[in-house]
Amino acid sequence: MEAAQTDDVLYAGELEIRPGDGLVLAAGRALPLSVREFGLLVALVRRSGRIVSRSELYTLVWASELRDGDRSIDVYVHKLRVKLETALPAWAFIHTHVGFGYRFSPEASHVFHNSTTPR
Amino acid sequence: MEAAQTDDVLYAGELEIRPGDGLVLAAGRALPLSVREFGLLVALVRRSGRIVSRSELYTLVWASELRDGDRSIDVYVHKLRVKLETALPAWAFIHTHVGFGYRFSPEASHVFHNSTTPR
DNA sequence: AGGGCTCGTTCACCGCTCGTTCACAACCGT
DNA sequence: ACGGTTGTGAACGAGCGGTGAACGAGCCCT
Repeated sequence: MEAAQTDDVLYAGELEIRPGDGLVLAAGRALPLSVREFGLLVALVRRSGRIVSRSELYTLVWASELRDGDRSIDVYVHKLRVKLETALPAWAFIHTHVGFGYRFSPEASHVFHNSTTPR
Repeated sequence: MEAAQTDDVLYAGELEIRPGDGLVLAAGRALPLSVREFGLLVALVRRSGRIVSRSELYTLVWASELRDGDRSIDVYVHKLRVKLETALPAWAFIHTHVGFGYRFSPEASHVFHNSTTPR
């Protein structure tokens, strides 16, 4: 993997990531991630703003060739999204580019549900 | 295709295009394009200012011979125009040259709608 | 050792996007 | 006005990506 990039700290909106420590803070609170989730997040954040192909992500995080038909990346992007969305509902971080890959970029999510008041 | 021209960056007015990443920024914001749309845009921009025939565009983007009666190019030019116009209403990028093909060139569009006030 | 976790992987299902084609309207040059 | 060219909306099938669930391997605890 690539986490061995010493102990810099990455910031992205309300997120703070410490690759060296395997630690993610969301708005100051620790966000528990599994090894794969963490690796994927770091890989994406290190390439913020750019589109990263599944194949590249797999190489970076899984350290091997993406076999075709393998959906691991999709599944883990989903898991990451759920956790990030739970921690920071007002932000969208991981964006899909159909046919290309995923792009990390903190953007305000278009949420204006009053749904929490179902009458 | 030709996108494999490494990681140069193309600029055209408010547009920034990264052929290597499959990414287009319109006034700084990511503009999501399909694979075909993206390929077509890159091909046109790489030939900015010149008229490009449908046949040449097809060869560049679809990597095969344009069969006659095939309207794919027209359809995709339209899709591209819609997306570009939505993102940057003040600019016209793709110009038709009847009988010859299309020409890419960022030009101010003549827009002066007050339409948003339908009374 | 056994039971209850979490984790990573895989599968199945399904909605949605993409690329292609068609039909018709609008437009162009002559 | 005419024939050819281009614009545009819609329909279609194929494939991509989102998502819930099942499964087995490793862990920790007692």
